[in-house]
Amino acid sequence: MRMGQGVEWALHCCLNLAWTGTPVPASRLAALYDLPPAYLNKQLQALVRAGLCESVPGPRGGFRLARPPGEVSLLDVVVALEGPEDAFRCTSILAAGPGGDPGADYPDTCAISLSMRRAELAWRRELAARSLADVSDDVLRHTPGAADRVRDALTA
Amino acid sequence: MRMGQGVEWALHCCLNLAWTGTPVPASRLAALYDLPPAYLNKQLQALVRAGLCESVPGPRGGFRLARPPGEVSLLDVVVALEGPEDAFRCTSILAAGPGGDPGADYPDTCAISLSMRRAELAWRRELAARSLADVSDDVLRHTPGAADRVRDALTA
DNA sequence: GGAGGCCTACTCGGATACTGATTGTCCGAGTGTTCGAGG
DNA sequence: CCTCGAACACTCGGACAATCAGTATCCGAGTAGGCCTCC
Repeated sequence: MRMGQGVEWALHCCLNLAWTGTPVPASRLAALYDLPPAYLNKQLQALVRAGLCESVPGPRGGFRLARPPGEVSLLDVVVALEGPEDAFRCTSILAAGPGGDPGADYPDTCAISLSMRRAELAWRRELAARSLADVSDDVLRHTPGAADRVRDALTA
Repeated sequence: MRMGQGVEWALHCCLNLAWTGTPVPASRLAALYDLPPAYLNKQLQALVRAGLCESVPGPRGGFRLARPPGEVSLLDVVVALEGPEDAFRCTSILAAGPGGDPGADYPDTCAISLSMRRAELAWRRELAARSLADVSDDVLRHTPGAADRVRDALTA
């Protein structure tokens, strides 16, 4: 069960965009961390499709946050890149077993499926409760100059 | 972020093994749900390597639970098949950024990594708190005859 | 000197290859059972 | 009738393909800014 690499990139990029405010091209964000520019661009496109970012074409263009950092949760970013479906997939194999009912809604009744979903719900709840602003606060408490350094590097 | 199909199979099989007690060959478990026998066998081998199941070769052989159902958590099964590492992988991309320290332990200090790990911890906690015996109780409360039906189908 | 238009450079966006993990299959090693022969 | 032994059938176990999601790259569409020309 591996999460895509793009999630890490997108989270850092979103935090940086929250610090700059102005549009930043994907190529510049990629240069910050030595990432493949075109592939990072692809990930950011997913954020645009999810409504988290806005893209500006042409010179002086790039990506910027579509909402205030306090209104963007970590879950929003994860869902934008990994999709809304659960990691655990109930394929209703019980339907083929003894006493199985082909018409039953096993994802919503099977005890195993419900237990797995409850666990994922706890995971989602934690991610939804943490916004970019919260993370920014944590970072700046530990490294006050981080935002300025990133702003300088991205807007130079 | 997809979890392997084998997790669902293994969870159902473990529950069934808890109900039978005696060794059951993989081919018979596979026949219950119309699963590919050899592939299911492969998944069960992982459970053996993790110490959750014991395998008995030869006729009358098969797999059986190595511990009482109350001592096997859903997390044990998931970890046995998906591995112990987190879904979110911190690759320390901050080390290449402005003010980055190549010697720093970013997985343990980066605010983003910590937030993601906290969420996964909540997920693990839920899974660890739920044993096969708990799930069995839920199933039998809803469908009292399930264990008997499975026992009959597997030991026939 | 100012205004208008063209040209360039830069951006995103989607279509297109490549890689590794997941899924699926096969055959060999080992073991308990069973059947038969011999005492 | 009991004991011993060999052949057999059945099991797991790991080695070997196929398929698919994730990874990475490239080129085209569109736009803002800059520059040159003309008035």
